[in-house]
Amino acid sequence: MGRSPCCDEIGLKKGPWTPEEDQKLVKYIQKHGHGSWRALPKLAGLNRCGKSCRLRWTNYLRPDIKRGKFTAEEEQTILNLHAILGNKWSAIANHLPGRTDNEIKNFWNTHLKKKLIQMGFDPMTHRPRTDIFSSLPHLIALANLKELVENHSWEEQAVRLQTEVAKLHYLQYLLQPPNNNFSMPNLDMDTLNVLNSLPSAFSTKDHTHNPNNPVLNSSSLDSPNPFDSIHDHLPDLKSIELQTNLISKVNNNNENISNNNNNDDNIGVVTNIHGQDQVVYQHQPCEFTVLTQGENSPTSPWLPSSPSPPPVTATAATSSAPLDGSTTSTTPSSFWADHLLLEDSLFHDIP
DNA sequence: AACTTCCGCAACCGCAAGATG
DNA sequence: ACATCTTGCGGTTGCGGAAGT
Repeated sequence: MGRSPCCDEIGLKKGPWTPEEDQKLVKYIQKHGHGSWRALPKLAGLNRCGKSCRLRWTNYLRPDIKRGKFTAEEEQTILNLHAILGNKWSAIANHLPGRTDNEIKNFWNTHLKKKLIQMGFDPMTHRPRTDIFSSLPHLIALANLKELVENHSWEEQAVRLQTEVAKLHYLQYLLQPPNNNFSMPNLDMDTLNVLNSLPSAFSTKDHTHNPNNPVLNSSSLDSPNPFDSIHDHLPDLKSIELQTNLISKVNNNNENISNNNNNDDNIGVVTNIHGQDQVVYQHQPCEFTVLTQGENSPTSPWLPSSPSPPPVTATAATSSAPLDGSTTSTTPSSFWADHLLLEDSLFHDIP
């Protein structure tokens, strides 16, 4: 299992190949086959090591190599296979005729990986990223930071960035896998206050027209979403805008909600988690209600989900929190569930 | 137009495992 | 069984062109 000494030889050329060298290599292999790579350079009249010749041939000169941009189908294949195989580039290359492992690896590192990160997915696990800071690129994209930096003071920028962080906390909550026992991330008072007081990406009022309050919608994510087939259990973020429309209708048809929500900033999200529709409302500071439909019928009432999510806990982290370090918690209210009844027509109105 | 920064890609490096004597 | 050679693979580097300032 020793290492090949060929690359250690002194005086052998390195770096980019010239057309003349390529020609020599191709001519030799076409006539004799490559045989022993170690012996090849001398026989072919090349001042290269065998390894360099092998790489040049397998990654570039081989006649069956397909060059040019990756097609959408190839991209999809790479994503699907990578989700299963990981960084097994040669194994992935076996499924893409004419593509080399090196080419696929480069394509992954320069395009697909970044794309996944931008979409808020962990490029290794292909799942939504769970650590808040690793999701910042996505947040920044959402927040249209360029506009923010150009047109707002640093204080405003800080507040808005914090808002997006709060939103992400909330998104994390929605995106949790099934075995996670509905745990809500601990939010400090600042985060909660921001979440409670500022317009949300899911706000029913400003999701369409306010350019300063960007919305997570289908255009935020690249379409088509390549993970639909792999992560069917995740909420369908692509239709979040459509879902927001539904929330808006729910609000309009349930006076209790709008009347009790003075600032019109209640967060309402319809998600489909594990095949079950859920409506999540933030209707009071530090209070969320997760409603699920009692039966699989559009007309059945929406009730607090069972088991209910734990109370949202606010840690005493700022001056607005109790000074004794205690935590405050509230339980999801069933009040809204009692008054929230989705009508069949609501569903039919959705485009 | 000149300079800097960013990005994509070809090529290199080094490890691991199979093949061979 | 062991040492050496060969090949395959994945990670990383650095060059050159494109884009931005």
